[in-house]
Amino acid sequence: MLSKKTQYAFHALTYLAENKAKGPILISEISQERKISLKFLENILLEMKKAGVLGSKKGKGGGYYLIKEPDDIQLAKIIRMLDGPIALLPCVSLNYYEKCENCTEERCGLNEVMAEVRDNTLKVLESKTLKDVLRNR
Amino acid sequence: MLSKKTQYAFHALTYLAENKAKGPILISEISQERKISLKFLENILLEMKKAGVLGSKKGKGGGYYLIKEPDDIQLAKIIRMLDGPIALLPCVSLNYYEKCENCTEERCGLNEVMAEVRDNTLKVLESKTLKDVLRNR
DNA sequence: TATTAGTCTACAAAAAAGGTAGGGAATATA
DNA sequence: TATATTCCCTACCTTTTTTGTAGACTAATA
Repeated sequence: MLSKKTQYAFHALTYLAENKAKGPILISEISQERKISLKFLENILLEMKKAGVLGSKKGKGGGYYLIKEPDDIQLAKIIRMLDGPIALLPCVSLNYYEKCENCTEERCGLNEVMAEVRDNTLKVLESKTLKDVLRNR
Repeated sequence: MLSKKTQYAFHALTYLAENKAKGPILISEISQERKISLKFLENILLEMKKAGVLGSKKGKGGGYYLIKEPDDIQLAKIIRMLDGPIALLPCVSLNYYEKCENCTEERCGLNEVMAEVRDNTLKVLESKTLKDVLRNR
């Protein structure tokens, strides 16, 4: 399951995309509109800024804004940014690979199947973008 | 990611399948062979018994055994049994559906995409069975 | 009836998720 | 340059989930 963090991130991103015209958007506005705890949302937006998806501006008239076009932001990227691995096992993760403790990859028949699951998941999450989840598309 | 619990469950199930001929297998044997904490494994096996996947026998010569053929145990079933939902959002879960708090389904464009992810995942996990993850197949 | 082996309840430690506090730094504008 | 505004950063706290443990109990067998 996606964490609240990632779910909130999607809310924030769609809000930013839908209100792009208004320029930088206050954290507090997103927080109110999408009913997300202000301070928690601060962390999330900051994390996305550091990951290169958002830009920000301080002081009056400041706020957050998308730094890329919605159709240039893969859903997979958003999820990885906040939740980490998409794969079901560390040993089949492309971006967060780790050896499994209790098994060698040769012995573990699960490997192959889970890689297939991963590929099927990524087929969707890497082809779909923020644009695909907007209302007004 | 799959929890340790589910990962251990897979280890135990493959071990039981591969040693089917020996009759009931001791928890302690699985624990040693697959390097899983004994008491933790007890819980896991019990849970799978209650879910109707395993049978058990007490007393000398007792132990756990598969109650179905390996090719009759869907991977999806195993995961759901121990980890719960496979879907990425509660509102697209088939077996553990819940309304999302922060969005109505109509408004949430994520819904559609996540349902697609779910379907792609289930395509694999419901067609593959325990048999597919055995070494000696 | 002694031994073996699973069953059950409860607990506890560790990790992760979710959320909060408060001062600091940058920017705008008066 | 003073002040208000807004994001930035570090640290912390609380709750929930995960992972694992203890020990008594029940059932089967020899």
